[in-house]
Amino acid sequence: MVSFYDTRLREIVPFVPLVDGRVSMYVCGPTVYDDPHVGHARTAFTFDMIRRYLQWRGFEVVFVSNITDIDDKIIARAAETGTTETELATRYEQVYTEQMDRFGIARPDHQPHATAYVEQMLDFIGNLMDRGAAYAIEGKGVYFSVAAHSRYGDLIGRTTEELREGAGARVEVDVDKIDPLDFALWKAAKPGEPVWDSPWGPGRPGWHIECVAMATDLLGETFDIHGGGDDLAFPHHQNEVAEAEGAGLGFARHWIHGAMLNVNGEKMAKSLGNFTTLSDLLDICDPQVLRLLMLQTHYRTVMELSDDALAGAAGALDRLRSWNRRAQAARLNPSAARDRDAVARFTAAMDDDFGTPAALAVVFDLVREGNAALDSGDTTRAETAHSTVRNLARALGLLLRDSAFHLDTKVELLLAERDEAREAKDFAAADRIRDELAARGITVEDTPDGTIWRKT
RNA sequence: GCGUCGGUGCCCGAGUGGACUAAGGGAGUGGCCUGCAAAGCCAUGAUUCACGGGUUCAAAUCCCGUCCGGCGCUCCA
Repeated sequence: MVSFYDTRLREIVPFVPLVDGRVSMYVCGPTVYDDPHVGHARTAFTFDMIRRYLQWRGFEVVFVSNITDIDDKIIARAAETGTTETELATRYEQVYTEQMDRFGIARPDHQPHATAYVEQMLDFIGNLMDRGAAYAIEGKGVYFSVAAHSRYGDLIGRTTEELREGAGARVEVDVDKIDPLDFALWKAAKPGEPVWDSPWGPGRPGWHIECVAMATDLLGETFDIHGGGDDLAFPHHQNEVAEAEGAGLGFARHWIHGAMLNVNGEKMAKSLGNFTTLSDLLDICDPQVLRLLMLQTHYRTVMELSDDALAGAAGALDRLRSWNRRAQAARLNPSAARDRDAVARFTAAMDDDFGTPAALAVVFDLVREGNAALDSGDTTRAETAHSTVRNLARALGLLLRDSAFHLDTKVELLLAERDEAREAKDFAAADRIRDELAARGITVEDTPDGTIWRKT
């Protein structure tokens, strides 16, 4: 049975979906005001991995991830760059989609935009007002009253009192609020900002309300999994819970949070100058290398991104691809019966809080077994290993085939000439041609099943 | 400051009371295979899991303390 760590319950729990065989997931998407960086990619990866595994496990998954296209950062950036909020958001949403496609993140089934949900958000706020869970402050907006939510703080394991003590540690508290923990549902308009009409005056939605409106609209009042980056647990997700439950909705049954990403021992941040956009990284690194590196780290562990770590993952990917090339050269049946024991170990690893490092270990064990089987001429065992590796790699979103590459006619000619030279035992000529191929970025491998090549 | 998660070999990184004689990957070294390579296979590496105490028949795994690091501590930023 699939089980995973539920942030709110603070333990690994067995997962039973609300509807048998179906999983509904909502994952907080990007605020589109800048290029996505590798940290964004890690969170996207984490939930892509979970989604793919649940699908491989036989669940039908409905995956919703939003685009926040109105927000303070967007307003500020638009003002800085002399463009409109809409233009800015549209442009960066496109960049986000392009880069996530490039990284191999499957697109969501639904990708709602905050600006398309303002009406639902206003209805929602009205509902909270009616229930006494929200109040308006003239000229400022509408606030959620944390006093209406007794469990406020449970998502991060703190009591409301503890949170009150800590309030203002980093940020000044607005003295007009009834409780320092109260937060904005609707922000009154300021000059020059995008504005929507509301019963409480012109303004724009607060940060958290959009996710509640969109998630419950697309997935129902109660759904299975709500996910996001670790840094969103508080206040964002806590406030979503407060709003949703304040309105009497069941909301998310489970919460999953993915850990952050470090660069050379420090957190990735612009202020530290170690900020890498996903685009820049993928320019110099195969997307599958990055995916493999992320799979080698448990999703709840802070991950190290360094040149050494990337080089290590690149080596590991080469190993998988070499095995695949070899299996293809040997014409192994890719649909042969699978290794049931290995599949069982893989499933056990993944069922235990998505243990991708242990699951990958099963895959690498199979690769070693398959290579050894081919060495000893045991085709049956090699086929079992190959077929199983293919299937498990798919569950993890790993592609085993070499990246697309076209041989030019000159290279094809050289390969043919080298074959002839070797046939004639003219090894001096064969080696000369091999050097020339190497200079052209082609590495040759002579196998019992013929010569295969790869891009260096 | 408060909360929370973590500190494992040269590097990345699993493992959270007994099969750990610490998974897996990368790098290194030796051997086999190969015309030579490449790929592959085999062998090899932490007497030890930040440090100091403690609990236990048994701890990397539990408890206490210290040091170091990540993340969070409303709207704004």
